[in-house]
Amino acid sequence: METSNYHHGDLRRAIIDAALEVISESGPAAVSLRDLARRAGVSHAAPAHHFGDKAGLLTAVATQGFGLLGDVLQRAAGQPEGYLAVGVAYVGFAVEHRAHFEVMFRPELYHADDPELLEAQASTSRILYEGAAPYAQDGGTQTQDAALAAWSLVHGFASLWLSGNLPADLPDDPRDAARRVARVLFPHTAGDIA
Amino acid sequence: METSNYHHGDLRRAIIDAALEVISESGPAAVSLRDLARRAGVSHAAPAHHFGDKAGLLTAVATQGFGLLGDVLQRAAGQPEGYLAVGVAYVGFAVEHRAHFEVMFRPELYHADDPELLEAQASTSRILYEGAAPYAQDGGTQTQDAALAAWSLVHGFASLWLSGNLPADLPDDPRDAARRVARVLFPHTAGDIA
DNA sequence: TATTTATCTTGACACTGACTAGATTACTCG
DNA sequence: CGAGTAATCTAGTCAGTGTCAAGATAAATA
Repeated sequence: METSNYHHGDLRRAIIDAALEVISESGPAAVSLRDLARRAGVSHAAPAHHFGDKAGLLTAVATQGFGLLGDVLQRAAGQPEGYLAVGVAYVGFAVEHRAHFEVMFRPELYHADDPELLEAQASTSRILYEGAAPYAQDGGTQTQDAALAAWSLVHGFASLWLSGNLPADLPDDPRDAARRVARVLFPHTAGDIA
Repeated sequence: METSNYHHGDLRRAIIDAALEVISESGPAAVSLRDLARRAGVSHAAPAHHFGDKAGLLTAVATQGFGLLGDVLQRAAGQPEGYLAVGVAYVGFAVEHRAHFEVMFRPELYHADDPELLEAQASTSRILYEGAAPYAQDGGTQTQDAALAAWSLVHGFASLWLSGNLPADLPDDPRDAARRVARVLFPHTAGDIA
């Protein structure tokens, strides 16, 4: 840290962390490779060596994000509340890892065909789909429709929350607000299924 | 059009239209005032005179978008399908006016405190809220929760559709896909209420 | 017609992402 | 241990960007 300045040691991680900080404060559009380099105390072209590209950096952010989201959802799936907990966790992730979330669903910002990213993406959406199965039989709705409805609902709620378009008289904790709204979709959910 | 080059005549509209074209193809991040000026056959600083700012241009786009969305939803609210039609129309708007939609819910891109914009915003969300009232009584859910659930669902579905995160085996027409998914939320909707 | 106003141009500045060539350090393998 | 290779970072450059200031031109007004 205080010895040679040439080899940073952990520049890749440092750049990603700095990027997350910038995105949290000002959105993905405010990310500048040169600024991140400055924050890490390296030359302006150093980040490009690790990510190739500005889009490459955001690809790394998105991949990390899908991995994190997968972990969060997996953990929630084992809770007594069942699928409702997954939905609430989805919103919780969006708010707590806002920077990741804001990049993940903006494919024009990164290299959407990156293999690592595709794998992380597929792995997390699998959790969404599998969890919805038990709730689909009643009412005659297809499993896929139920999963899509649930995903759409929590994704939309999270997006609207982050963009500040929701009314101000909601619960302070977005998880509580999300739980109330998600119950409209699955009113018969109290922990008795799954 | 072929006479004097100095006064364009309708530059403001020309710039907005060009911006919408660019956004449709490459997203809001790809918008460059200088490029828009080039497309309109005008000097590089001309757009700034009409919008003050790049954010000012996007403010105009967002305001126009909220106005359009309001019209679309208002029209749908009068249809026999009732609130379901409103939800489907919301998704239809997002797909047909993709450029507007992608700017509208990204407040960091524009001047979110612009009075005109705030008015258009409030006016359209009012339609969303009023339409939900008839569907809230049964099941004991609050009116607000029902409205938020519906809005979240269609907004999330539209966002996921636009970002290409939905499975490939859905109906080609996003309206049909949206209708199927929205029915999960209001299964007892066939045109008999409202 | 004279003057005021809106519109547009020109030129400049600091900033950005990307590319190149080169310097420095770490790693590997004899 | 030491030479050679690879990884990492620097320095310089280029075209392109948003924004600002000052001036030119045309339209509207009175």
